[in-house]
Amino acid sequence: MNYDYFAMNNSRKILADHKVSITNPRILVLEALLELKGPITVDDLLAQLKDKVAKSTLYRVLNDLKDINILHEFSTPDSQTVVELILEDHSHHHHLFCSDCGEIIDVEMATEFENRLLKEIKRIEKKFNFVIEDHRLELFGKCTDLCVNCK
Amino acid sequence: MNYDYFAMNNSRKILADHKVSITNPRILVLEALLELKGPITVDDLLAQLKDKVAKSTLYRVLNDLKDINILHEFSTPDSQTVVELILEDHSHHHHLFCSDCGEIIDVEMATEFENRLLKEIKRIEKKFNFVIEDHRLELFGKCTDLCVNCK
DNA sequence: CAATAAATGAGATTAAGTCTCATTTTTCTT
DNA sequence: AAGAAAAATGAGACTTAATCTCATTTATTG
Repeated sequence: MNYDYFAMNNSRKILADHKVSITNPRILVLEALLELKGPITVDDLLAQLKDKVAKSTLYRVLNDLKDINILHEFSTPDSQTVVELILEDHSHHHHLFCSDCGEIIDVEMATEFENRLLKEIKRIEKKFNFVIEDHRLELFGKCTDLCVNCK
Repeated sequence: MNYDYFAMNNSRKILADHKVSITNPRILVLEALLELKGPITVDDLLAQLKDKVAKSTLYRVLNDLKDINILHEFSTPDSQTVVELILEDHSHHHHLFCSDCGEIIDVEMATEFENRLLKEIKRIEKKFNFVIEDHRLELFGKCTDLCVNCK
């Protein structure tokens, strides 16, 4: 259970490793997400898999993937649901949203910054008597005319 | 336009200052949010204002408040919509979510941390050719048995 | 390969949020 | 302060993302 899934592109293996049954819809959804290598709105995914996977099945498969902890779900500033695979070789990252083109970009912050954040989180944990298990940082803005990410 | 709105609790003044007409539903919604001094789910707000403001009106008023930039909207990890007033005397903060009790707590990060974050954001802006206008940090965890925030 | 268990598809259902439109309230003008 | 014009409201119809139902199909297991 420590392969470069994105590279080997083996959705069957992923399913087997997580001990869930290997079905066609699951393979199709995984393959789509693996090829993307990044976030996609559920709507776009739905459109892409139209005629291949039923709507109800797509939502079910996405929930299955969440259950085995290989799928992250979050929302765009305008409340569109977005999903993204999180596999072993996929490192901790955050998201950058373009309010012009709607693009969602994976962003890795400097290690030093993440360390500083963890330190700050420890302070918050003490202050509020919390155990903080996860954090999420979202950046909102616009890509400029020259932006390579924009189509 | 620089009053301690939370203290003076004057919803009429807020509306006037933002040049929108002063109506009963708007006053009721503002008063509820002012008294809260923090985030609330739209569902809870709806329940609280039941029999006072129509559902359609509540959503419209919330949109109005967003339009004049005194209301923030975001989602809980389980996709509930949350709103929170942001007035002049309300400083930059982030949110801490308890997955046990559902509480949402306003959290101010250390100034030094925010500065480090801004520096990191500048780096990201250059790297992705973006203009980043806003950021949001969310912390997820559980309050412990002793947590004062939990009922 | 048969028996059992699990997953799927199609469409019904739910619920958050928006829209419509007749009525009411607010604002504007004088 | 009153009447005209503009804006907002309430009630419920409507939309849409997501879930649920259940008969059928597909996987798994021995």
